[in-house]
Amino acid sequence: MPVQRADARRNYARILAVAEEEVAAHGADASLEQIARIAGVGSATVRRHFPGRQALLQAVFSERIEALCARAEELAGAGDARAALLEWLGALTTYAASARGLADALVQDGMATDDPAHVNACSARLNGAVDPLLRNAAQAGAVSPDVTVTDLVTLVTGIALATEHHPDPTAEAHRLLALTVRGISPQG
Amino acid sequence: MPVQRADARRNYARILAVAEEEVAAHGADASLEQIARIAGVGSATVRRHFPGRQALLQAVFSERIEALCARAEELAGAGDARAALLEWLGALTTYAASARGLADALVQDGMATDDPAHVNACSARLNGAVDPLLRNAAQAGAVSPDVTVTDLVTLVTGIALATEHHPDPTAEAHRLLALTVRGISPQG
DNA sequence: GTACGATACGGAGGACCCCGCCACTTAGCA
DNA sequence: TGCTAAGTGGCGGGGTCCTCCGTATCGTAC
Repeated sequence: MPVQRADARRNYARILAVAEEEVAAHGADASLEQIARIAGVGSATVRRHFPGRQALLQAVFSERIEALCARAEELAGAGDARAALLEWLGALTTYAASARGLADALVQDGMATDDPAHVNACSARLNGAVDPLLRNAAQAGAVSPDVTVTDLVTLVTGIALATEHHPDPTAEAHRLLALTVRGISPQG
Repeated sequence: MPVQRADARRNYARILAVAEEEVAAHGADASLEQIARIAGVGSATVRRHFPGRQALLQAVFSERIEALCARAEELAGAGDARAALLEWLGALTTYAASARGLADALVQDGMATDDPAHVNACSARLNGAVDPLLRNAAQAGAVSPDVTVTDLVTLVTGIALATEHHPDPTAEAHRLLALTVRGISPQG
């Protein structure tokens, strides 16, 4: 396969741009037909570039994921390992709660599976970037060593999903994150 | 409005029975048409008895909810307030993780909203039954006083949603519940 | 500059779903 | 036994997802 044809690349970009707006407006279950209509392409073309809604969401949110990875790498060098981790978790929560659909995208995506073969690029990228941050925190004794990046992402994702219908999802999500960080009932 | 007619009650029961199986098999987004077909009634009849998927899910899970309420009341008299609360949370997690769709039913349902007018019978019932348990635990100093039943249900619900696609959802959900109970990073 | 082959496109059509409408059946009372 | 209103179910409309296939277009080789 040489390269993509020029018109194909153009359409890809158009679809992606429209998809971003649509997903932002209507969440993860935005209509693919609608996206095709707005982008001025046939519905088959959307499907050709993004086989399944999953692939589309992944593409839409890859930038945000990238931003989160960058933030993680930036924070990995910070002095206070615990504070750094918490700050990153806060950032993740903000993203997951505000960007309707990001949480779904992460969940359905092997984020919650152990099977390494099914972990897609998105999750793998996150894991790689955040792991140092987490290890630092573990070494500092701030978190248990058996906590994984996937655990954290799954928890935040769950919080985002469960607060989606709240009047103020972001605030509520952060409240529950704080509760999760300090523990419902720590002693024991 | 005297009472329901006998045939109507029969159909109600049939539909509910079928719905339980279908939801168990296909999750919260089981097809209402399919349920109607299996139950041998028209799709309009399903919608007449249960206006919207929400109502159906609520009815389907009301028994489970009731069981959870009973368990809560039973545990409220137990000696160790903290252990009682944790046990109940475990039971809730098991239900939410195993019964595909229960989590969705709870979430979409005002469980995550503050508006008291929109809190339906299901959530209200849970709140009422579990609150004593939580107060006991709070008085024993096991949980912060500002934690609400809704908070707990929302967290567990979120965990269930986020682990839905895991190979072993129940086990994973309990793992993450344990993590949430003791806190990701308690000190600080 | 043209002609050709692979690549990409988009519309048509099938399957499914949710929803509202309305003529018809039937249960329950008098 | 007959009447009436509650209850039913099928039909059509609008929507989505998905696949297939004839066709337009790009990129290239000549």
